[in-house]
Amino acid sequence: MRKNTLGSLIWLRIARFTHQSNLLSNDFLKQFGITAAQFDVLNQVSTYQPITQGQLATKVTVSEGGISRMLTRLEQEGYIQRKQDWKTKWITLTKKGDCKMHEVFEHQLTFQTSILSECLTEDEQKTLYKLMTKLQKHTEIKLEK
Amino acid sequence: MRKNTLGSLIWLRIARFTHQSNLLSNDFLKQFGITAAQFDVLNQVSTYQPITQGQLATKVTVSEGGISRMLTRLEQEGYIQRKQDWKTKWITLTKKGDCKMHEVFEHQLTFQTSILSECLTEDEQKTLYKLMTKLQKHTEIKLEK
DNA sequence: AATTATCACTTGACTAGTTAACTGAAAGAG
DNA sequence: CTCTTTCAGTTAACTAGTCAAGTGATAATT
Repeated sequence: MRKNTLGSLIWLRIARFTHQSNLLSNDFLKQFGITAAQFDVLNQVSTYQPITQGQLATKVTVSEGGISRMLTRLEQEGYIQRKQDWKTKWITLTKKGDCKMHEVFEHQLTFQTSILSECLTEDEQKTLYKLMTKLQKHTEIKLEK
Repeated sequence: MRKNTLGSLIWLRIARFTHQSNLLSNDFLKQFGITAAQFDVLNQVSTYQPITQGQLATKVTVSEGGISRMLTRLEQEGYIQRKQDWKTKWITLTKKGDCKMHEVFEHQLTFQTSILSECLTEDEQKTLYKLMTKLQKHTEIKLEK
């Protein structure tokens, strides 16, 4: 007991960072009236629209049920619309959703970018990106099995 | 629009990894009848007991309200007990909680460790740990303001 | 043509988290 | 010796997610 490995320490650091950076993001995005999770989904829709719910679920690594609920909220807010092609529903941004993304995107990007560059050099960021990509792709594969 | 920075890409990779690794962890821990969040809390309690709810909330970076609910669940399961010292409640593991941690700890450690070492060398892990520590401490400070 | 399978999506019951408003005993002020 | 403040913890209303069972129209089978 009580002898942590390097791996478990990394795991913990990443978990804590994610949680904390999410709080920061939500706090920052509050001025625009959306949450970090909503930004994530709207961003994917804006990039890949028209996209089905299933594809979207894969993109944001959320379950079918999860994306269904999230889209219900976003639809209620008037940011997206579902067009049913009997069997699959195609998701697109509404005018309102598109405006919102234009309003928010740059700010959110700047926000995320500055937190990283405030504490890591360009080289360190490149290294971190490489390592995290390796790690994330690995878990992605493990998850599929 | 549509021009992601290195920082935002790192952000996304980390978010996706955390979400996916949480699914893996929950799946793995299912055999022991606990969740990843519960393991996290029980692990902190086991390390720092006796500990107040407020201190525990800080350790697991969760709000006071969040820890209150979580502890209610863990108390119902009989893993922890709250001893009220009129004003603050001191949390300790019960016999059952202690046994559970002895049963699970090594396995969870091995599980986390192996995922990391399956795709990163020892040196890469050291680098990743250093970078993530820097990053996490930075957001921690930002959050306090 | 009637029946069943398929497949995208929804929904119910749950965990886990947030913020903000609310308790209730202890301590300090008058 | 009351009256108010303080402060840990609880709770209500919410977002966000999970899994598993349910829905309903089209496609495939008999």
